[in-house]
Amino acid sequence: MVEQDRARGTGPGARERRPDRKPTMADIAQHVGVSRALVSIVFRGKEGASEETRRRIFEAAAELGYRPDSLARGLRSNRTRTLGVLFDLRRPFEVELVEHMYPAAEQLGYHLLLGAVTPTRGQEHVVDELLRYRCEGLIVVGPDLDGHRLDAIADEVRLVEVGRAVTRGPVDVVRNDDALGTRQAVEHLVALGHRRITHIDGGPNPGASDRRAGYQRAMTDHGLAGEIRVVPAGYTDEDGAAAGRRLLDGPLPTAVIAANDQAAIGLLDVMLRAGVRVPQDLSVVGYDDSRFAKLPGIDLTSVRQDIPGMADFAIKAVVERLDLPEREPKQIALPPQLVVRGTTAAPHGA
Amino acid sequence: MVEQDRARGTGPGARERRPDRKPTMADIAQHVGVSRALVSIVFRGKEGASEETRRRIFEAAAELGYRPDSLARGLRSNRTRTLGVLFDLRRPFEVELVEHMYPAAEQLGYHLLLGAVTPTRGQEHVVDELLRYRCEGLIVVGPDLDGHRLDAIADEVRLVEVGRAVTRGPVDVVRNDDALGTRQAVEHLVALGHRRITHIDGGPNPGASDRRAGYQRAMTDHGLAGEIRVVPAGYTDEDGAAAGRRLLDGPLPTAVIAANDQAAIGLLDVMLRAGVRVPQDLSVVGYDDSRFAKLPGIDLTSVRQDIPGMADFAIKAVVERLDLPEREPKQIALPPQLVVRGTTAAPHGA
DNA sequence: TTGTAAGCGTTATCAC
DNA sequence: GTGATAACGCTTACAA
Repeated sequence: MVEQDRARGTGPGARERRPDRKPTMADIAQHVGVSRALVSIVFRGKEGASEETRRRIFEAAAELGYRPDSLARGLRSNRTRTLGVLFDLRRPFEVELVEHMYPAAEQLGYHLLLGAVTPTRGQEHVVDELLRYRCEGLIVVGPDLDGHRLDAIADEVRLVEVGRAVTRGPVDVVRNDDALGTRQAVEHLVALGHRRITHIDGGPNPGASDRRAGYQRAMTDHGLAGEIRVVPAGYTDEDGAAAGRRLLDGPLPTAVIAANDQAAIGLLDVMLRAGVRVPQDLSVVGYDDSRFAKLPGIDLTSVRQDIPGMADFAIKAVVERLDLPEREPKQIALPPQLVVRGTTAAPHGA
Repeated sequence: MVEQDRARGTGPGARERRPDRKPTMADIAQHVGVSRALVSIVFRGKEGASEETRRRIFEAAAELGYRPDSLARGLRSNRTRTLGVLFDLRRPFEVELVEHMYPAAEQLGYHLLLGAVTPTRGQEHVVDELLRYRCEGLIVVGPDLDGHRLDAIADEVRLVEVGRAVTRGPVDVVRNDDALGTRQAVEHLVALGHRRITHIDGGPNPGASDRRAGYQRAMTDHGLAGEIRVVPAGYTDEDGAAAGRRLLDGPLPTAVIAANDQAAIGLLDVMLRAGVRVPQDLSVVGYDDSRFAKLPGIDLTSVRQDIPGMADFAIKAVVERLDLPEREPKQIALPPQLVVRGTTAAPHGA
């Protein structure tokens, strides 16, 4: 027997007890009395092993507590079947997106390797980490790197951007149709009878300019170009509160559309403290349909992004480009959906 | 030159363009004209290479776009310096905990491998995945597996449990001192002059029984055993709202301590709708100091767990046990801190 | 200071 | 159906 390689002593001292070493395929092979190659075949589910052998190998594996080694496997096969996902742990939206990527990846036979951006780990650092683990594709949620850097990365690995496009290279992009969301909000309010609808702007934040543009175009389309009013703000409570205070200085609109939920909540608070009743005196719409929007006592009408759809698209896009190397990259903007809750109603005079 | 191994053709056809293959140490070695071993030494920062050689190797690495291969490294050295972290992506508390683990791990020279539990991936599945990547230690946040299973895992890898202890094996455990948190809440309220303090119970949820016990003991210690009142509820908005409605059936206490923020918020909503003013008529304390508690318009007094402290302890514990194999496992309960906000004040009669 | 050679646990390519 | 053998990219004695 030439290939006895790492066979351990089976002399009188070696009883039935568990070995102190992690069992390998060689151990199973030895235990069953076949070659390692055959064990490998069985574990990969390839054909080329008899039913009887399969059974005995699985049996031995269970008995020895064997677990395949992803490192060795990836190294040798040059195929990790792993997708890296770069996202920001502090953003609930991105976390939820990641959650939805799992079933999609699993179904296509890929693993997810999470690369969390945190205050101590920038995107560049995380990309490097992911690439060292040989992930075959990279999904970057909320890319923050400059376009050139990302183009260089796209050169090394299949890339998908989620949220916004910062590159012109061969990269798939999936994002929310931000403009459509604010349009839906405008249309909902117009249908309720509102005309004086103000937008609380998101400033330089991701998606904010499209949300503003969607508002402006929808207002124009409904003959309300003269009613367009944009109050500069941002994505935080405090931004929304400040915008609310500005609004209180003049005659109130009958409805506001905030660039996101946080700002809407800050604004809501200022309004309620000032004695403005919502939705009787003022209708308020948020954006993101975050957990805050669903809270009793807030119950905010809000625009929900299609998170499962985006997750699904991102995974499928990268896997497709892995399987069909010459497939052209796609770009897509998924439609959001307005979730109507308690902060919107017909205006007073209607 | 015996060791020219995978040297690629450098003939007339091979211009300066980037190779289509990922560069390896062999490429750098060849480029510089040294052995692979030397390149390895340099990349690991070990001494035994001249300054000049170091410089030239780093230069070549940068030029070729080299990136060390974590798979090969881990496989060969049998040392991945990787810690697996099992946590639930849906629980903001756990996500925040993970975020704080990064700096601690990085400082000790370890990487984190995230194992996210989601509705489609149970704890067992995630543990298996993590172990296949050869992580050397495993941090299980909110263990849900039964004790025997976890004991078996502790047999394969250094284990730390965060949140609760489900095993008796050689395992470190770090958790919040849940009872101390409710005690702090009781003492805060008593200092404000409250006596009729009711606890909104967390039911069978993690930490809930300790929170209840802390409340009961603190009440007793302040001579308020006769005022102890526990309303069964849970950890959701709806649980809190239901408890609030029950409370409204009888004479109101002057203060309530909810088992968590969600329940507190559900209760708050019911109270405000019923015309009960907070904090004038009723003081409310939550638990977790979640993002909800900080929202303007909620501004909830709440008990904050020491998340950075727990993260730090978990990482240090597992690394210590990796470095000092015979170190005894530790168990610790970290003290939380009461964060006083707008929902607590002196009772009416005070 | 530097090079040689032997693996780590797996898969791929041949043979038989 | 099955087995031997050579890699994958790296680390680690040990030799020079």
